[in-house]
Amino acid sequence: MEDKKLPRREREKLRQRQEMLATALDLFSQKGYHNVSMHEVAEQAEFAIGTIYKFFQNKEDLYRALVLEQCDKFEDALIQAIETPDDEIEKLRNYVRTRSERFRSNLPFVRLFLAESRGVSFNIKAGLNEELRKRYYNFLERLASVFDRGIKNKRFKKIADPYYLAAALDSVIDASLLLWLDAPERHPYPEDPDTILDIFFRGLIDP
Amino acid sequence: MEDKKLPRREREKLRQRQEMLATALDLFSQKGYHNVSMHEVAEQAEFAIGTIYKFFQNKEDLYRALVLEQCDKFEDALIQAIETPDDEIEKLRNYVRTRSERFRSNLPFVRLFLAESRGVSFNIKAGLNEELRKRYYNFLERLASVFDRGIKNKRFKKIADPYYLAAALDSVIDASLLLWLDAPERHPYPEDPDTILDIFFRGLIDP
Amino acid sequence: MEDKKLPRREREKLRQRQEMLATALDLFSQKGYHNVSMHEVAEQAEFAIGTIYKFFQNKEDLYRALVLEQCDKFEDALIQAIETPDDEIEKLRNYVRTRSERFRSNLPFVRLFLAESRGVSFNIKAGLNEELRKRYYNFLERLASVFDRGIKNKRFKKIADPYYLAAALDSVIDASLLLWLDAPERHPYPEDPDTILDIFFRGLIDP
Amino acid sequence: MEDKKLPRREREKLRQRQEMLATALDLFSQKGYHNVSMHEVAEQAEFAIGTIYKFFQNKEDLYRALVLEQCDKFEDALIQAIETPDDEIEKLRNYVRTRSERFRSNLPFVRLFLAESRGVSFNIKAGLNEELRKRYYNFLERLASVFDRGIKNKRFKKIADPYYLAAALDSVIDASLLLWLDAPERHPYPEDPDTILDIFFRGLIDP
DNA sequence: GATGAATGAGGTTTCATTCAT
DNA sequence: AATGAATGAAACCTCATTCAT
Repeated sequence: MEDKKLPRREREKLRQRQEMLATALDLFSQKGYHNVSMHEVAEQAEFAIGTIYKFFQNKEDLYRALVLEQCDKFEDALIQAIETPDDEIEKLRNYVRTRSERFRSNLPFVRLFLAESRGVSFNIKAGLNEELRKRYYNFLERLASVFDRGIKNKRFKKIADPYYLAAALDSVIDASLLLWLDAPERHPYPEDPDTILDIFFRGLIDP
Repeated sequence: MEDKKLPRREREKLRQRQEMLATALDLFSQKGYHNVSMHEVAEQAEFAIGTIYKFFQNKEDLYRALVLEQCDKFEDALIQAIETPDDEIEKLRNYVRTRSERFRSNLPFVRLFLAESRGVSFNIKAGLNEELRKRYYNFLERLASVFDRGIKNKRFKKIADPYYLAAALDSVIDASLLLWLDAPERHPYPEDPDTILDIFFRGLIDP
Repeated sequence: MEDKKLPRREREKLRQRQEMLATALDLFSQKGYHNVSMHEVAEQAEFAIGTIYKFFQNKEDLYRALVLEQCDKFEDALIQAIETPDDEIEKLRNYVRTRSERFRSNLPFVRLFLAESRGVSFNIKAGLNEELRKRYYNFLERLASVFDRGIKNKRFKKIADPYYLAAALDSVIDASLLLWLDAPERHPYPEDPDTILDIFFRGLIDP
Repeated sequence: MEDKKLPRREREKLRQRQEMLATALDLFSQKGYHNVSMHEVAEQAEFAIGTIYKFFQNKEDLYRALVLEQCDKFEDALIQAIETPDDEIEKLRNYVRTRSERFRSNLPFVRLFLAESRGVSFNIKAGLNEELRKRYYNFLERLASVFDRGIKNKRFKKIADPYYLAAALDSVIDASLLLWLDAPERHPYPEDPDTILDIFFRGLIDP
């Protein structure tokens, strides 16, 4: 929509950039950053190698742009999910649903992100790792505040530090998604996403 | 103990191998697999580069051996923890304690493992990723059986599929450890490791 | 003056060409031919890269045009200096003065020229080197003829081959200028340019 | 001679290094630094490209080593020439002879050196230019002191600043050598090197 | 006629691996 | 058995040049 307003040239450039990023995401998430050469990205994206370097200063810059852009989208969606006008229980339901959806529809990125944020960063110079963790922790604070308000509302029992609860919720969602990811038949994704919350609510909510 | 029975030559070789693996773990976990050269490993381990290739076919093989060996130790400790003659609740307490301890005393390996098992494998050819996941899922089955027996014993309520509960427990332990790992002052590790179980037990155990 | 007679279009083109050459001289003499990219020239000259290629076939051609043009101006001035109606002594005085002036007011070009004419030519294909040396030797003949006539006039003693004297005079002028160029305070340029000639005249002219 | 005392390995390494430097000198002086690729050097020297990088950190380092090594030899010879126990006139004769000899037997290096020391340095980062000029000026001081002592001895008349005389002598020697270099038949090198001094001595020495 | 996006050959450098000693 | 010098494939990146607009 906004794109329509841009001059044709600009729109074209944006489209090319997206194509490069998409190809890079595809390759990086399949084979790992270090097992993908810039020539490979160029070829698969059907650009000349030099053209890629017009858009991104170097390989790291391409990677960085790719990760940050995906993070933005992911984060935006999650924030929107917990900033509904609903009550805290509904917010968490929303959150679980959104996180699951995003996870499942962006698997390539999820793999990339997990490697970067959890494991040994292979991208030391850029400090990308640091930045991602910082962003994640900032987000956790927001999620924690949902628990916090829920506790103050008496909707939840204070069974643990809200920040810790937020981290635990995330980890449980992701664990269940990873199970499904690795063996969809064996660990079918719960039809009703709310079941993930049960384990929490059992403890959180008074019967 | 067994080493003593080996001829001196063999013992010496084993010691050398351990030294190489320890150095490799050190370097790989600090800088990432691709940012460490075989020369670096050789130099830090104080062997000639050729000597390393006598012990390991190639870089990937070194990495593989290193990861598998650490996994063995990790796994052994965890299995031992849940194969005590205690009741199910105590077994889980033991498990949380052991996993936390191991995690904290083997940080280098943990980072490496998370990258490999969760994220984009950077070691595609070797299929290490596959193997690790398989091993992990096998282990999860054992942990799940503890929940299963607890449920059958009526010690736990069946709030979810035991396998799923096992995965969730692991993820919650690790999440809490990662919080602590990134910011020890801000997220001090719970003095009483059992508090991690609370969230589970609140739901699991009848009041 | 002649420019005025050209159609506006032509005049404009000439002006653009001059601007490109001036920018190129500036950059090449500062950073060296190979450390300046055509894009850099284009940007600094405020033309599109394609426009430069309308005026010069390729980078080498640009360089060539630049050097030859500067040489023309330099050479013209020097020839004029020795083609005055004065006697031979005055001609040489004139020559020293002119060469020094030109040298000092065209430092960028001088550096470029010295590199090209004396040292390893970095511009082999174009044969620019050859051409410059040829031109220089032709010029030396003219200068030599001044010495020659002076000797025949008995104004100078024949202390050496005139051609050789010409080369020696040039080299002494340039050496003194290079000293000044590298450390103006330490080797101030002789207030009276004639002092450079003294060493020659002491030998050349009968007391 | 000294080499014989080195362990065989060391001698071999030194020989290889010399071979690389000789090849590089050959190529650089023929085609210019920027027109020679490291692969070219490797191939011509009959080493693998990696082997060259074992000896020299990078292309610039190779170039730098090459220039500095040649300079050392050149400088040593020149210093020896003027540190004979002879009188000042003989010292200068010696100097002219030595400089000419060295020049003629090291043409490749001379071209390289002139480009670097006189022209636009193409090696900006390394500051090689600066270093070479500094060395040259230091040497000029030594040569100047010969003139200085000669003047104090009354062997020479003080027709100019000794430092300036030193620079002038060098430039005249080199100019005559460059003439010969470009057209040996046309400008045969003076059979008696002393003739180069004549122009100086005529002015310097009382008849 | 001017533009500058796109191209891709070719440069420098690294590093896993081999093999003669 | 241990060594480490030598190898060369392959990575990243630049930049002269073209050509569709």
